[in-house]
Amino acid sequence: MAIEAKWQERWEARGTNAPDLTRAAKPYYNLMMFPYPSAEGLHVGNVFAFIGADIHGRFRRLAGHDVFEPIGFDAFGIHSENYALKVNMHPEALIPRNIVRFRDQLRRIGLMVHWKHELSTTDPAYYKWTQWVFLQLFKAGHAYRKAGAVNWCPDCKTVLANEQVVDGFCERHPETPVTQRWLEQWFFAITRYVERLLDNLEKLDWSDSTRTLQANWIGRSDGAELVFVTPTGDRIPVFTTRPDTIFGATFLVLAPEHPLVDALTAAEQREVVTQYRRKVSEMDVVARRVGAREKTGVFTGGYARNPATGENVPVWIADYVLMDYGTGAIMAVPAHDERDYEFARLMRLPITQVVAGDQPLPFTSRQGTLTNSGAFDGMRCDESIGKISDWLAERGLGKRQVQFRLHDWCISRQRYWGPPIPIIYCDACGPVGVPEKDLPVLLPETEDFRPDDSGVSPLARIESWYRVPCPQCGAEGRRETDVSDTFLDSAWYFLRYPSTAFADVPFDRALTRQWLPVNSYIGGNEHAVLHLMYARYITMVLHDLGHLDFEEPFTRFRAHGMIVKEGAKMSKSRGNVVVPDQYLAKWGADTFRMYLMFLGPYQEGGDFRDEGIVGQRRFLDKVWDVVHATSMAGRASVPDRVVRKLHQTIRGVSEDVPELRYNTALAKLMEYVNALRKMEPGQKGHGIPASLVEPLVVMLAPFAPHFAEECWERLGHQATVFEARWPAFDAELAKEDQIELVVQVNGKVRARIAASAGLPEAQAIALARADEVVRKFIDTNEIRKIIFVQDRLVNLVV
RNA sequence: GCCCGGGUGGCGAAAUGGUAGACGCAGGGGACUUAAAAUCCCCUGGGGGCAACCCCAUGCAGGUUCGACUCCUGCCCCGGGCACCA
Repeated sequence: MAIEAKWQERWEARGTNAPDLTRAAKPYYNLMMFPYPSAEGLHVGNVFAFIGADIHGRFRRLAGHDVFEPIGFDAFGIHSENYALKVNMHPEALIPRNIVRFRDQLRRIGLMVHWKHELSTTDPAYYKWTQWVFLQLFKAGHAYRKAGAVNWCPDCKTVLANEQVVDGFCERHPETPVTQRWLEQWFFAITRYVERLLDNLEKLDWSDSTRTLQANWIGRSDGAELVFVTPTGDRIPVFTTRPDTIFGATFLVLAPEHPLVDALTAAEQREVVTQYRRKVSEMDVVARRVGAREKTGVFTGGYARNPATGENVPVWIADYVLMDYGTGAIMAVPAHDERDYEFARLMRLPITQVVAGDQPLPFTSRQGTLTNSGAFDGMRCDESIGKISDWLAERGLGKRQVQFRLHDWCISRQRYWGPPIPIIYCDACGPVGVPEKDLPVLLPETEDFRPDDSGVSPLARIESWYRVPCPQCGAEGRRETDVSDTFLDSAWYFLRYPSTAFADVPFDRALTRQWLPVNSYIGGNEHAVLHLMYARYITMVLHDLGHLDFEEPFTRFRAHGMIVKEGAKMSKSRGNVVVPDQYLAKWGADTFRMYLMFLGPYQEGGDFRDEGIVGQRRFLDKVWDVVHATSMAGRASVPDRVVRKLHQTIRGVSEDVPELRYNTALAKLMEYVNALRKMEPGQKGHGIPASLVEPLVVMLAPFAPHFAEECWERLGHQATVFEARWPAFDAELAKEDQIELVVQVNGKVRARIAASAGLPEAQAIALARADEVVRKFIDTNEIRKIIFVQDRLVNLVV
């Protein structure tokens, strides 16, 4: 479209979309989730996301804000690296090529991007500060090392990311079960912030769906930690949400990796226990967690005392108990827990019912009273929870406890394509942070970036790179050869955008104070739990370390919906992925933008069908005609009806747009245009007054920015339409003078009577009763009740 | 299994507890045209009736209410998230 190219050039030349951040009087930071620059280019889902966010930004601008709308590229990580491996290219060469394409596409769809603030996470000037973030956490004791399980494909002989494991098998070798290997890795202690991450959720202006996902991910459970003691005096704490059922705990189950297993195992069981533990350790992390599998386990030969009954119960180990949740040990109450029941039946272990009820076992209902529970018999379950916990606590065998599902964040990746973790190991000093003056630790250039069977990063093969002196003592040291998780790159990028020009700080104090936290963040719920959680966490830590004034990065977050194609999810395997380019070429950006926004509610997504696009083109054509029928003189008389419609439209659209109800906003604009076109030919013959058309063009501008600019210019304006102000509505002028009074008899509509607005109750009722059809229904019956709703309806109840 | 969404014409959808189907697509009829495209006008949930009108209809079954797509209870189906989490 010639018009679109013209305005994109003008915006560029005039700096229309590039506000001076330091001079902004009313800053509004409008953020969208930066894309991973894949080789395929933007797909329609990205485009949908960006356009919705862009419309929001453009609306805010018309409402008088100085809007900063930056974009960047999340170009490190496994996706890029795997693709590079597949096509046998170096990511270093591949990524810039993809970025060029993305930039073109982003311009093409007419985003209000401030290109001077573009960033890429792979740029050393960016990842220098990603490493800096790591160092801040390291220095403050938030980063630590421990052995963690990684996925290992025996065929690829390499570490796999979780995304590469499909139902326990390697995605490239579907015959090969993935196993686990234990490696020393870096973790961020996000669990220290778990309460704040959870509690703050309530205060955030975020989509409910996103907050719910985060809350579930954090997974708070209230319960108790109870202690079973072995004959030799070892204490085995277990976490349970059902301390009320303690009297029914007929055995214990420990995770196979539990540290007490050795001490507990009886001589005659040592053989089977050792074998079982080896077997489990070979299973991969993912397969271990896939439910519905038959449970396995072995008896240790050891016993521990149930703190409530005083009886010694057998201690088993089984794969259904996980070391990394709770205490890695459970008390099994087979009568009231399905998993324990299944295991007890399988292993022929005793089952004791302790909640009264005649349902078949197991039943887990908390509605009931206790039985077989000593002094607590007859007490309601919910009531007994606290009592039993306290009773055990008095003897030092229990305490109330809260557990969270959230784990610490493993940030080590045994890969090439990421920022090297800025640590140097020294025999004398241990792990030492790279001094900040030495940042960035550049990712060394190498052709040999394939992962291999060593279990460590390809960087571990570059001796000249990793051999460095210890920054503390000068002795021989060795760099950390793992790179960091891509999610660390994206956990702070919004802090960098305003400050991209600053080489000596990650983010400038004054600019950050002026522009952050982010006013509006729009993105997909697929990032609800990882990216959004990590970004909140990093922000909180940097706040606590004194680098930021705020602890929550995104004041408002809205999750957009998903675009499906003719009812089905888009995927490469289905071959139904919509590539935006062809549509942009055929219809232009404005028509395409409006089509996507008209599909359905933005926060719910929509169903993409080619047939619908033409409707938006027709609408723009109609607007075009209206603009060209506009009289600059403004002498024609205007029917009240049209003025009323204008003000109703302004009111409706002004309510819809900030709430992201773009589909209904567009529908209202269409109705208004239809009304303009229905004006008497005589009135149109004198031209439609500009006062009726200009507000329309302004309201359309967020949706169809190029088109609106062209219309605005043709209406005689020199400046960009985005210098205009969003129209205000006059409530008086928007008022209807005629209404349709609905008359119901027993709640069924029997008549619609034209009446003037403000008709008093008595008159409305008289009118209603006089109606012929209504009379037929009230007939001889006595009217028992009359409901009157002003300017709406009369309901006669007989 | 648990936690979120959602279920309305041929299709995408709209409706502060108050006229169900706005807006758009598709379809039908007509105008303009030598013709087609484009454009414009009219019709378009189902059924009955010459008509005025009437009956039915928002996944299913109940309930609350003068009145329910909207609120409540139970169930069915679709989409998403979590998942031996104790």
